Amino acid sequence: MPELPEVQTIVNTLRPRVVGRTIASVSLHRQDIVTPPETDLSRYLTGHAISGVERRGKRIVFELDNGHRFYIHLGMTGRLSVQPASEPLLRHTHLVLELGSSGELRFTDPRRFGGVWWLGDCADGDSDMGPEPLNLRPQQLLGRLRKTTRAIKNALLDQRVLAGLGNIYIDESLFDAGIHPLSRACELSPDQVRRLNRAIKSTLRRALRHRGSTLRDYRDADGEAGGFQKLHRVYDREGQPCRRCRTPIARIVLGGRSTHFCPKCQRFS
DNA sequence: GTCCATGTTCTTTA
DNA sequence: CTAAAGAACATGGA
Repeated sequence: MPELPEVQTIVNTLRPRVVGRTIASVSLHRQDIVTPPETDLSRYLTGHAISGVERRGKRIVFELDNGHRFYIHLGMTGRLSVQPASEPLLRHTHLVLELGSSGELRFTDPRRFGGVWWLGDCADGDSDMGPEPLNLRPQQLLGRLRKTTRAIKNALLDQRVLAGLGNIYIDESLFDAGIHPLSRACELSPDQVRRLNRAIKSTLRRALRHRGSTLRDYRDADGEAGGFQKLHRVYDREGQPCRRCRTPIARIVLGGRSTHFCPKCQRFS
C-alpha cells in the first residue's frame, strides 16, 4: 500500500500525535516482525519518549529521547494508526505502543511483508538506499540510470537506484515523461532523463497534495483514505481511454509487476 | 478452485 | 565473478 506519498502522509499525520509522548508500555504480538530477530523491543522502548518521526524512502524512522532509532516498513498491507485504547484492535495487529493520553500507536499488517527494524545508535541504516527523488538533480539520475541495462520500469523499482517509488508512481511518472516502460535505462537521452526527473517530482507532489492513493488498505495515521487514485492516468486503467489521446491503456508484466502505459503517448525507443 | 494485489529478498540463470 | 530474471514470502478479495 505505501509508496513515498502515502508514507509521507502517514508521517505527517503521525508526528503531532506521537512526538513528545512517552511509551508507557509495549505489546508485541509476534516477535517475527522484528529485525534483528532477537531484539528486545519492550526493553528498548518502554519509558522512552519519541523525539522525532521522519520518512526515508518508504521507511518510517522513529527517534527516541536517548538518540536510539528504529524504523517501520509497511510492506504491502501495513497500517499505522493512533487510537484510543478503548477502540477494538484490528485483526493482524502485531505491535501496540501505549502512549498515555494520546492513545495507542498500532501497527497492523495482514500479509506481514512489513515489520520493525531496530537500529539502536547505529549512525546510518540507509547506506543501501538511493537518493530521495524530491531533491534529485537530473545529472544524478542520469548517472545512476546509465549504469544498468534493465528496462527503466525495473530500474526504478530498485530502491538502491531511487528511494521511495513503487509500482503506481513509476507508471504514472513514465506516462508523464512520455517514456515507454521497456526502454533501457542506460539508453535514455539526457533530455528524456530531464523530463523523467521533472515527471517524478510533479507526480509525487500532486499525489502528496491529495494525501496518497487508496486502492484498498491505505489509510493515514488518523484513518483517512487518500484521494489520488481518482487522478491516476494509467495505473489500473487497462483498456480505458488515455486521458490525453483516447488510445486504450495497455498492461504488460515487467519485473513480475503489472505495468500500465499508453502505447501512443509512450513510444518505444 | 483461480488470479491478482501499493514490496522486498533470496535463489537461479545467463 | 556479476547482472538480471524469477520465485518466494502470507493473506485476503474479486
